[in-house]
Amino acid sequence: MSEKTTIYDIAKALNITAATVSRALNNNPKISQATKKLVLETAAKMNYKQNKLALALKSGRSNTVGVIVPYIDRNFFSSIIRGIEEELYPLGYHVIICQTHEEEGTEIDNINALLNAQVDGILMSVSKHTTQLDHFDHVLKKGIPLVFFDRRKDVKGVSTVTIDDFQGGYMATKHLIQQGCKRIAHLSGDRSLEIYKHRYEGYKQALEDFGLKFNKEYVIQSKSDVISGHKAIDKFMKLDDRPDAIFSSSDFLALGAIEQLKKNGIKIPEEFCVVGFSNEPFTKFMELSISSVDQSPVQMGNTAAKVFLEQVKDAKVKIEKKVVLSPTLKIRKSSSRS
Amino acid sequence: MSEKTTIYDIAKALNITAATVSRALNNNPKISQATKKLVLETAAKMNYKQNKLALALKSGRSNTVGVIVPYIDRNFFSSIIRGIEEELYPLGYHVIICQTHEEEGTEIDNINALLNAQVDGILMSVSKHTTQLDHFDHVLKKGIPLVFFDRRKDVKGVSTVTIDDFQGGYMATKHLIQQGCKRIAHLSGDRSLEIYKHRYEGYKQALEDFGLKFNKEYVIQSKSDVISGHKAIDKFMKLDDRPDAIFSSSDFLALGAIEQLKKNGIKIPEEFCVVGFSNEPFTKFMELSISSVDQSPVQMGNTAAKVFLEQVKDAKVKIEKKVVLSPTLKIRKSSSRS
DNA sequence: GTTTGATTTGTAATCGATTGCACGAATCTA
DNA sequence: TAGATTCGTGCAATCGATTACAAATCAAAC
Repeated sequence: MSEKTTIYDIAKALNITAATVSRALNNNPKISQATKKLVLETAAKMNYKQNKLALALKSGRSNTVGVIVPYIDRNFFSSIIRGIEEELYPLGYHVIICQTHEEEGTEIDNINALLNAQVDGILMSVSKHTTQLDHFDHVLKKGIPLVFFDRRKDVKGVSTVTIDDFQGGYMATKHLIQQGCKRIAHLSGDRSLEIYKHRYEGYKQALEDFGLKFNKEYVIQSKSDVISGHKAIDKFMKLDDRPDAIFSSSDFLALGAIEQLKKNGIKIPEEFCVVGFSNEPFTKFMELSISSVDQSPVQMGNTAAKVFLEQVKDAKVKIEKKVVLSPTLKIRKSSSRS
Repeated sequence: MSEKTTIYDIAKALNITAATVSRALNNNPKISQATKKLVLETAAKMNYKQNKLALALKSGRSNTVGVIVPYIDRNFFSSIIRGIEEELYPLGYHVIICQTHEEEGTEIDNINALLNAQVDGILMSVSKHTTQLDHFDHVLKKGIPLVFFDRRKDVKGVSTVTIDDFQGGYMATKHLIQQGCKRIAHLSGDRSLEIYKHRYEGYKQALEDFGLKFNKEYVIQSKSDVISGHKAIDKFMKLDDRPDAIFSSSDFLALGAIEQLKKNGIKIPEEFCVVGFSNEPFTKFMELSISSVDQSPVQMGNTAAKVFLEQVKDAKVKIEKKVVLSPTLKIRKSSSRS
């Protein structure tokens, strides 16, 4: 049933050598037109398909890249993967997917598995709980390009594609200020992660630049889910000087905040403005649509793929590229007073 | 720099044969404990990593499966992939992702590319515009398991994992009837696709079972996006006998419908109930949350993976398995009158 | 001291494709 | 027509691992 045709089968059929068949198929100039034509025809007739595994073993290149993300069903990450896939597929690359579930151990496993699978490169978003860096060095030591996207670590020799989280935080905060908000709070994620730290710093900088004073009580660090958004508002409500706006580093926190604000009878955006981060699909579908900072994940995927391609092209020149994409602020109802 | 260690390197270091090394690493009982220990230690010392490519070429099994979906950044599909990945990864399989963009040509390309890559199986959701079936036969002829999930075609030898779309349509419609709705409309996708046809049929059956008469004017077939939802409502508004509920075969259509209903000043769910399909993440985040039929995509992925595993296990027994999962109705505000 | 038998290791083919080198034939030069 | 080129193919090694079969080693038994 599994009638795999190899070049040897073709060779036998034509009473020539596999070497000749191989050369003919690869359009080697040393082969006569006659045999070339013959080989191509017989190959088609016998339904020959090149065995990429054999090729990969011989050439040392598998034409496969590994992509590691925390969860692939998170829109942000699946969009990045889409971007990567679309950039690499036309060049004959395949994309292998791995999930870390935000666990360092799994991340290390994934990397080892991908190395065993002889991938030509690894593109990844570092897990939240990763502290070691040894496994990254293993990759580099084997001469395999490594590209971080979104979540990065400082590792020499690794190219990164990130968005300017500082700018994102700054833009969002500035926008809130321009809407007339005076007491702008910030819901932050774990700031041991660079992305959250930078968003926070952008927020602070905007406050400073526009003469608003920073209030420690206005900053809450929590998980990025709806419930934490509720809790954050509950805390804010207890303050004497309540905030009148939130820049949230997560759309889910923003959503939770909005729900709880409504429960408290607070009118959005009239009395309170909210801006989220990530531009999750749901933010634009809400009746009270949520302003959010878009990270253009597909483009990030494209870029990560391109960076990888540059690295394989000039394998000798070890370039360590740092691409920083600019975020876009999507202004929606939750922060539109005009 | 790329200091790849092979079993030959280990063999040389220990002055033995690669065959012995191989056996030792595979814990072959014919190897003495002494050499086993020696080999394992040296392997660890030399940082040996098995080359899966060589293994794959030799064994004919790549421990890789291909997954083909229309778009990976659609929540439904990325969730399925998550389910597949999580089931197969612990068994040492890798998942290669391909997107068809709903185009038949791309689908064929993908399949060929995956066959060339010597995948051990292909799990896929058929593209909307696929009419030919030849490329599926190619896969089967090579003896490679093929599993359809969600979108299927009638191909002998292919196992399928689907949800009971009929039941989904039936449940949703029945629920609307029980909420007291009398004139239930249906927004449908292209019914040349089985899934939409079955949802439609479930809808009709429920009407019949509960003594409501089917009204052709209440059924609109369109694309699955928000705008089409608007248009559908515009049409319904022109009817003398307007519907008082919608079962939509898409959440996006449902959302569009709700938006337009509100624009017409119609109160949901008091005057009009809506149920969507797919349980897209946004449906539960809306302030007016949307009832929807959940397809449990992760479980669908798990199941598809398991079906594949059964097929590889009993390669000789060609079982054509048809698994039909039951959908769940998520009742939310858009249809909760009680 | 040989035979027997078990135990351990080596030899060499194999998976499918590529490629440097060599060889034979055809063509050309003088 | 001998000698030099060119052209087209074949030979055989290689990528890294597995494995049937053969061979070597050693110990115990007679």
